[in-house]
Amino acid sequence: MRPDQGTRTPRERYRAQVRAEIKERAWEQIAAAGASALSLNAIAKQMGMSGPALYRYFASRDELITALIRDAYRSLADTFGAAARTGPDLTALAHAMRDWALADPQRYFLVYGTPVPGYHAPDDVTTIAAEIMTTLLDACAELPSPAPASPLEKHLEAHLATHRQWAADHPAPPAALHRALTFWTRLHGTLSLELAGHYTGMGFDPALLFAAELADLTGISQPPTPPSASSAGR
Amino acid sequence: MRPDQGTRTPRERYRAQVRAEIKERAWEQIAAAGASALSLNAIAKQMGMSGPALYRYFASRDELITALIRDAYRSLADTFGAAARTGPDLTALAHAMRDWALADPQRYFLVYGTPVPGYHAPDDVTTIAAEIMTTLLDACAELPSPAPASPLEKHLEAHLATHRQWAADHPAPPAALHRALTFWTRLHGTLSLELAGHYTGMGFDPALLFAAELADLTGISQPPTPPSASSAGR
DNA sequence: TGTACATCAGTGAACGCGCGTTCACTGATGTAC
DNA sequence: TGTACATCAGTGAACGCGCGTTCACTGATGTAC
Repeated sequence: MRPDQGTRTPRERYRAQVRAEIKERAWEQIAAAGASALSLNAIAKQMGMSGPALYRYFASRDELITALIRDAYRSLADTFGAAARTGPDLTALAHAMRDWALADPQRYFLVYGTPVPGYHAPDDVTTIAAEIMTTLLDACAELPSPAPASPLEKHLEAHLATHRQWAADHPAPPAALHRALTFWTRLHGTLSLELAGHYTGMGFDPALLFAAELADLTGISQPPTPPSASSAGR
Repeated sequence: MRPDQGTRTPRERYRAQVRAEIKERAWEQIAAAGASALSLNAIAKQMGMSGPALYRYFASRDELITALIRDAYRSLADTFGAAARTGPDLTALAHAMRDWALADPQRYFLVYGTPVPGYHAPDDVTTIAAEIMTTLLDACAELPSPAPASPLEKHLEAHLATHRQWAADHPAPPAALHRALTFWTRLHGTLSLELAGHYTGMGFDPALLFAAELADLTGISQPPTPPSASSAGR
């Protein structure tokens, strides 16, 4: 995956391996009790080493958590990127995102969950977040841009045409920006409520709700078009 | 608000008052450092009393947090209910929800944020959550039910017709159930990303995105209908 | 109105705990000649 | 291939801390006669 991984010295390989195991145990702890319960000593004990040993690998608890957040973003960006490479298809992106989230809900929440007041992600994490949006924008730019359907939609798209720092160097038209935002917020909405367990006991199948939201987004058989089963990809 | 509040004995009134102040300080702490950082001793110190004194009012830290969660749900349900009483109008409900969330983001996240693995809300909280959905369903049932626009939507609504434990004793038709779910997930999607700060630096106005999502939901100037500015309430 | 008693809010000392983190060290692994 | 030295992973003791929670108590507030 990373270049010159094979040319590492044995010590470097060992270090990388232990670092990786620390992170693995950390993820297990987060899955079991949430990120705020993460404890360096507990990780060390679980790995059969003493607490202070971990300080060879992470300068502090905060640095470990930051590394985990970065890895989570990186993982999502890679997953998204890989899905996009099969074709710039919103359906593929959406399912990649859902699968990624369901595979490890707490990892998803480390990215999109409750923010810790006062915590600010480092710059490189912001860069990865931008990369994710770019992948999404690429896919949206491939689609035809329908004219705004309502005055409010028109207003929003006019606004987006001039307020687009997040897409400063992307040629996507306002309608594509709008679609990207909507894709992001709607899927996050269904997905995060599902992951947080708010559907339990309600009785319906979350996958169907997700699929319906997705269909609405991709515009497959939109109201004006008769249900002609036009396969727009995937 | 509650019955026979005035007929309380002085001691009872005092107790209620101190309990309320404990909660207030707790909310301040949560706003400052997140719910996981909440500390009974810190609250006591802030109130100028010793730590153990709080045990006269809450049996444990967990009981305090549970009370806060219950209050958050209750507050949202009341806000929602009050908005609905001005007329069963989705627009009013949506703005009530948004205002409520912006007033105290951490309170919102205590309801809809990252779940703590292993924590289960008590039954009465689940009851309040159901009350919220009922208010929403009432509003959705007032609206005309358009025929499903796509095969997938048709499929989902057929599914909801038989998988509706959450609306077991509500006469709303499947299309209304669908609209209620969509209202819930979409507004949560835009809102929670906004509250978590994921829009910062992007440049656009979150209120406009929210308004556009809401307009799409209420069906004001839906694609087939020409933009006739039909004011459907509020 | 006055006294005797019960209730109960709040205190201060103490408990055990696990946390993050530092420090001086041992001993194994790798490097240079 | 063998020796001398440097690097560095990991240990164990120790630090101070703040946490939740218990307990026996003091003293004020309310109640009954």
